[in-house]
Amino acid sequence: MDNALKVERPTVTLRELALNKLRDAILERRFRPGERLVERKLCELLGVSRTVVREVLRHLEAEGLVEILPHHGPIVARLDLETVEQIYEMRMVIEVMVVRSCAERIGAADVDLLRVHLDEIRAGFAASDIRRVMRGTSAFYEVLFTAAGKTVAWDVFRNLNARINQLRSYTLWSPGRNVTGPGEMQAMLDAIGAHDPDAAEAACRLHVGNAWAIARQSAAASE
Amino acid sequence: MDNALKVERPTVTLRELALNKLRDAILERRFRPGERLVERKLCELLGVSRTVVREVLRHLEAEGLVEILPHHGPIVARLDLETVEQIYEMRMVIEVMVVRSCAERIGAADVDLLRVHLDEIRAGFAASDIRRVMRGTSAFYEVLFTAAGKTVAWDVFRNLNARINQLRSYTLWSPGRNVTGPGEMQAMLDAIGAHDPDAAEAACRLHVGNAWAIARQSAAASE
DNA sequence: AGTCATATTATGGTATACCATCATACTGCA
DNA sequence: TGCAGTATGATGGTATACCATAATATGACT
Repeated sequence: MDNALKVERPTVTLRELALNKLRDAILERRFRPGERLVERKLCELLGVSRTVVREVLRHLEAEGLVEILPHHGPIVARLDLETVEQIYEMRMVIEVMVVRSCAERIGAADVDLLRVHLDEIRAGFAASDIRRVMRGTSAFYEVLFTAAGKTVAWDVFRNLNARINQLRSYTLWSPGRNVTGPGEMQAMLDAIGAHDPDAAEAACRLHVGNAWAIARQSAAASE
Repeated sequence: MDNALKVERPTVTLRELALNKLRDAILERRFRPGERLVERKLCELLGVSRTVVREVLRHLEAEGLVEILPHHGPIVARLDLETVEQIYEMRMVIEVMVVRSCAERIGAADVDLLRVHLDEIRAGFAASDIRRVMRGTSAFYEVLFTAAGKTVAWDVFRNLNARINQLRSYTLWSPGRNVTGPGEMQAMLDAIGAHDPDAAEAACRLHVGNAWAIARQSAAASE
């Protein structure tokens, strides 16, 4: 018998809700790198017990968004220039692999979906709405990875991106990026839609390289 | 003032000790994929409270070694063929990047260190001591990544490797691998030592490709 | 005003209690 | 003998208590 009759259960625990909330708060820079995450204050903020908070902190620690300093408790993970370089380098090799595979195997429906998300990114820039731009960008990349069949790479990619998220708002708002960013993504999309892995790789290298250069500048400025 | 006079403090918590123990137990296949990890039984096994156990499970969940099934509690993460394929693919692109960089910049001291670890791997094979082989292999790769300056990639690599660890014992003990394995690693080491990135990449592709083929076979056999 | 000793508060580490829900065992009846 | 209802045990989710240690505040003395 198929699943049509199966009773669905709510599965969301307080821990899952709190994890999503705290992760989003970190990614939205409501907590700054190096800032202490005091357990009892997080309990007040999130309205849950210390057990839930501690379990959430363990999860974020394993994700690399939180650092535990012995005898000092947790802090929001910091970024140094060297780590930024390495993360963009990883992003480059992963993203190149994915766009090549995508160009080789993507279906027309996913190409259309990519266009939809790219339009949403442009609309976000037009409205100066950074959250809309970031949501559109995440959705665009999720389609890329899923269409390429690379769910493991997507997990690694998201985790790395979360760690450099605080720089991404700089790369997004640097002068002219509202045009060059979507332009570069359009070039990637066109190459993918044309099933041209070499062109997709070239467009990807340009796009990630430019984002990397901007991030390098802003990381150096804030260190 | 330098750190010479600084008083060092013990920083290991019960949680850290328990995390290492449970992770090792999973990697050593004392718990099989799909096996339930019952909290109260882990308390007895590890000799700690449920708080510690739950925090450790959260960490391993974020690392991908444990899956939480709603209303069923945690189980050791399972592996399917598709995930194995993707992990080896990721390993290929990461390892290629690292050996190239290593060939470009490695110092003589680290080349010597790689030789030491490769000798240890050979000795492990000679003694039919799989743990010695795996410790030697981990040490070899840690030197590779560290010499290349790729600590972020090392974290990602170790995490992915942990997930396919259960297959690695198959790849290590397949017929003839005791000779071909170290032989392929020797070829990588020679190319790195000669500062030849192209040769290092070729040797790396051969090595990872062979390990991948064996893992594919054993994953298929156990599904 | 500065320093030092002491008191107090804040904090992370760890254990345990309680509860709701699910799984399993048992009993009674047809 | 099989099935249904009930009881019991197992389990994960969550809260709170307690403790040791570190950080901060305070007061006394010079």
